[in-house]
Amino acid sequence: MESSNKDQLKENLTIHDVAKALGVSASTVSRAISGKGRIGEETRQRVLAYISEKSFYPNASARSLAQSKTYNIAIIMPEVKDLVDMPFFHTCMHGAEEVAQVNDYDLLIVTTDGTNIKPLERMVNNRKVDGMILTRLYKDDVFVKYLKSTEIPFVAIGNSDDKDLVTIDHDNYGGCRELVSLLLSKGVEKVAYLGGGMDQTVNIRRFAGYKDGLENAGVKLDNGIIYTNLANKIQVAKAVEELLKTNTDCILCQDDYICDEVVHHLAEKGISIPKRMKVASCHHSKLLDNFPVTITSLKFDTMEIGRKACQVLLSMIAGDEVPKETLLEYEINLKESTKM
Amino acid sequence: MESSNKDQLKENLTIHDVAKALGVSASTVSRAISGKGRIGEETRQRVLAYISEKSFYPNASARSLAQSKTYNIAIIMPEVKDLVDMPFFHTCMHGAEEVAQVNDYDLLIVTTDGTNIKPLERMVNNRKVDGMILTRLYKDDVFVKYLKSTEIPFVAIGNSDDKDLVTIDHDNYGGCRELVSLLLSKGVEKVAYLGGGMDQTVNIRRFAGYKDGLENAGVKLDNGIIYTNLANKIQVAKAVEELLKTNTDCILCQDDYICDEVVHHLAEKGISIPKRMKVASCHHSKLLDNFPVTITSLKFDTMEIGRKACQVLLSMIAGDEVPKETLLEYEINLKESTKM
DNA sequence: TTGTACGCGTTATCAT
DNA sequence: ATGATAACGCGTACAA
Repeated sequence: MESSNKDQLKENLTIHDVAKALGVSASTVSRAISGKGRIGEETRQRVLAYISEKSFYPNASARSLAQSKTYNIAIIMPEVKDLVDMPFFHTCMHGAEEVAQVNDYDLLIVTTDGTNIKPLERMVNNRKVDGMILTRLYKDDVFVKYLKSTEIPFVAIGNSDDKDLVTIDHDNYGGCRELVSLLLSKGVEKVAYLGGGMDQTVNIRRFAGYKDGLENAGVKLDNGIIYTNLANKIQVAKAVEELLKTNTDCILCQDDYICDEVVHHLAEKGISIPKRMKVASCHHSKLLDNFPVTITSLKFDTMEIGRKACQVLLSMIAGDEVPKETLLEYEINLKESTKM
Repeated sequence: MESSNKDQLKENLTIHDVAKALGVSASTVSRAISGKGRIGEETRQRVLAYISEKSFYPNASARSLAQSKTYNIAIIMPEVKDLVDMPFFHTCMHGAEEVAQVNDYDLLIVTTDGTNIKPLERMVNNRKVDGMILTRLYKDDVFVKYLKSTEIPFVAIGNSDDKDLVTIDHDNYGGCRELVSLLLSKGVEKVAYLGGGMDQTVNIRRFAGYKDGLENAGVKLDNGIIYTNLANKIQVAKAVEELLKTNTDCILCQDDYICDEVVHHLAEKGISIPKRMKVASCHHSKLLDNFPVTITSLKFDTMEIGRKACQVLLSMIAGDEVPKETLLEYEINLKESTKM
């Protein structure tokens, strides 16, 4: 009674206000909300009904302080240069967020180039997050190195030789290997490989799949038709040009970006796909949908990788044991571009 | 001395630890860090030196609780369906994050369709953020309606008739108007308009610019060559088909997505750009770079819009007065596709 | 200029 | 099953 007008004026209720109004103690209210500790079913319902009616919501900062838990996770995104990489990272992010939301976690985003760890340090030092997702792995990754020096749980999307890293990835190796095997078994003779920067582990894995796919079929590697570290469209075009002088009858592209250029360049030269040259891509995105000819490719569920990464991270935060490596399914879509 | 080993064991220092080690009080340390309140320059330096050496960082949750401030802002992103919208929102996000980082704020991401306000409610109710950025405005926007009912500061990217909304936008209206004027002054006769959903204010503004651009030049509106609410590629193709039967000599596309389809369709039909038909787009992204013919378009600095949105929001959070409407510059790029 | 003491809103420990 | 009470770590009036 004596404090009723005070309660009216406050715009944000606290558990103490709730407790007073209900004639119980603050701890009882806390227990009713959290579900932890013993509490009578009747009082529990009474509290729940009241806070629902009055729209009471616990203050996240206070909870955070008391529990040493932020209910935030960070996702580290690369600075995306080209249109082709963007969908992957953005969709990953979306998937991670979906899982975070369901678990009452929020997703905090950090964009950095591959070298600057300052933003991470700030987050860790200030304890703004409970864990982190790395969306890209680099060789001698400075983020990994830093995060390992801290106690904070983290997962990385991608593949690594470092066996005590928790990673989530599509099975790029297995996918590429099976794709190459399939192409060869269908009668393709010479499969060339066009790839970008070998500083990214995903590219290393794809190339390894290509190599072992050939090997499995008893085909010898021909370094003359293998191009890696292609950095731009001009280099890709030049590589295609050179391949056309060989007996190559199929080009395996490391990703959509390269595939895009290959298809455009062949079209410009009036070279028929698949008659004169077959084309396949190790990654499928909507980019490939715009071509006159449908492209054989590996298809991965990008959103799923984000979801999985978040799930695994939340398990780690909860203190559960998690597998070091999670490999997600791939799908091989055989299309016109490799028709024999 | 008596507490030295306790200090060693703790992995996270507090201002009390720092205070004790330096023989000062906790409030002095607090003042040294925040810069608020009077403090001797010498002690200030002594504290700063110590915390730098010992790598002390204030606990964000505790600070948040004490100040009723989270140092977080949220950015509300739409569920992006197609490749064409993604760069805009992603780049906006990146711009916002850049400014946030510099101001020691973190960016929290929320993806929703245009209807579900649950994720926003949770954030606001739990006081996890100090403000919000809406990246898209809808007609009868439920987010706007909800946020207005709260006390939380927010800005919206886009344009609205609601004059007490704080908005940031490119000058879509002015840009389109000038583009149309320019085309007409160059000798184009009939400018058709191909647009998508008129439930988005950006589309409404662009169309208004088109209309007034014609009007300014004394050209009468011809509803027969205006298509809005085109929902997919098939509808765009059909519209182009119909336009080819009229005396239209220029197609103004509301965005890249539509422009993409228009260019492809004209190419398929073997119709020359710009000889038989000129084409321009109200928005430029890298998508347009892939065409054999360069496209006349409006160019906006997308990252800048994200930056600006964040700047304005931070000003609001700081309690400063901000302009209700911020319009960002556009650039008209005249290219081959409209050459006379 | 500096220190004291209390508040921020919750959770957790220990009684009862 | 429930209630006091003490943390959690920082900011800040107020006092000195």
